[in-house]
Amino acid sequence: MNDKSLQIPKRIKRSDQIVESVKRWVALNRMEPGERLPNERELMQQFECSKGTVREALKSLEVQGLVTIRTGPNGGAVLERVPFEKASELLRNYLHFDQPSGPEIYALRTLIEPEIAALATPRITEEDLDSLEALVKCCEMTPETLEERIDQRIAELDFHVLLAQRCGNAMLSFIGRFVNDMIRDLVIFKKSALPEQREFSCANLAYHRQLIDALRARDASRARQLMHEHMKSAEHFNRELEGQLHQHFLGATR
Amino acid sequence: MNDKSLQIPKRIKRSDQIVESVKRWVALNRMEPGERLPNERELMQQFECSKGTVREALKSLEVQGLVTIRTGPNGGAVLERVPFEKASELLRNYLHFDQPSGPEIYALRTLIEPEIAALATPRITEEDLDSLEALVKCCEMTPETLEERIDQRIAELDFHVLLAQRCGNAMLSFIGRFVNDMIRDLVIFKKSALPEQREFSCANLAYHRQLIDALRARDASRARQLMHEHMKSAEHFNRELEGQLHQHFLGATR
DNA sequence: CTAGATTTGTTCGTATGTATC
DNA sequence: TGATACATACGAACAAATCTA
Repeated sequence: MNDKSLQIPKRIKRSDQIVESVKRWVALNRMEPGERLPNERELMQQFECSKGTVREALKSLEVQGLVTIRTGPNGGAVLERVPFEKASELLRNYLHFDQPSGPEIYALRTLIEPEIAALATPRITEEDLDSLEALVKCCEMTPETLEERIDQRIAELDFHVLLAQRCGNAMLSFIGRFVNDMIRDLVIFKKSALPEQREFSCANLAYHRQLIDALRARDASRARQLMHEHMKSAEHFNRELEGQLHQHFLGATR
Repeated sequence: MNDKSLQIPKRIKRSDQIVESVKRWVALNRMEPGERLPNERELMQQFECSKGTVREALKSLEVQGLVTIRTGPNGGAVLERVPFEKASELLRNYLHFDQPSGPEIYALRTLIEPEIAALATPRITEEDLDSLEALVKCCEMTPETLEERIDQRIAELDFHVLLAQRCGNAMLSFIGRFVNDMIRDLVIFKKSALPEQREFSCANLAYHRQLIDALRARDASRARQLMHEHMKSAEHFNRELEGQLHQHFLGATR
């Protein structure tokens, strides 16, 4: 009962009321993804408002990623799981004026990746192990071009994303994927002219191979320990890299 | 005159294009919170579209928490930092069909709270310490009513929220606040008829007092260690509590 | 305190494109 | 192929909020 309505003496927008009503209705009826919301006409009658207002409310739900709106017969708003990409984008907006630095990202990563590895150990399937080995294979050859180097870094990150998706803890999984996304952006945008860091790649490759062994042996505590060392190593190399970049772009920081 | 070569394969909605354009424009111009976006009329001219379409785009930005829209002279859309509550709400939507369990929440909390405490140690101010002590004071008296008991649990959580706000790592801070919000909901909704757990409250009180001492002494590693023990203790009591509740509601789970 | 100016907010009517049957 | 149902988009008119003189 303790709603925002207590805080807002001012007029609450009609469409926002509808959004809240629909959300409550979905939660109360335990609606599942794929079920359809009433169409525009029914909603207009239900809430005694115009087409445009209903449309604005549906638009709001769509922006939040809660529904997708299909056109055509039997179209309309259908309930959806919020896709990761949408949630990720919205959290990025939150961080827009407070961009996390490289070291901050790596600090968080060092905290959570070991736990993700441990939780994923009993849940990983044979197919997952095959996928992980395929990703490792991508990183075996020595990269010729800058693009190949970036592709390898992304394959390394995908290794961690797959583990995050399998860890079984929705929040931990989200954070893991989000953090790896942030690092991917660092790799792609900020450091497209990044030095080779051959040592770094080799260390990662070795850790990933050992991690696969630990996963296959279902040895969670070894996976945790390996991942922790891996992250400490990555943190170290990143610090080194940022130091080098700082040398190059003295005064051009932002 | 239906020339297919003129048809653009994109089915991206006009308003979404406008949203993306505005976002790019904001990022490129390094716009700060408080600055105003062009008003509806100018945007209509800029993007050669109708008022309704512009409004839909602005609404989208508002739902994402990126702008607030005021009416009247000098009104319009002004750039905002996304408030925590908005980002939190959107992440909750993401988790709606994958509700984290109590143990999952506490597992994440155990990972991050010690680091938050350590990072906050050098950054906490005298005023913050006063606030923390005030929160501890709330938990000293023995609660008479259920409501008092809940208020004390919330004061305990606010202790952690304040630390999270001061830890200086935006992502860690967000996760800390989010996790404590989730626990607050557990306290308020699921366990309003929760048993007294006197031992739990006393343990928390003791830990919080010791934490304040460590913070005052600027002893980050002790703060980290204390918080870790605190979280392990809380995790244990929560497991005990969930066991009790499970006894009561056998078969009534969902 | 009132009146007017400015800007957003809401609604109606209409037209068009598109997906499904 | 055509009919239908729905979203998308436009424009005009009016309502409401808010600032300023």
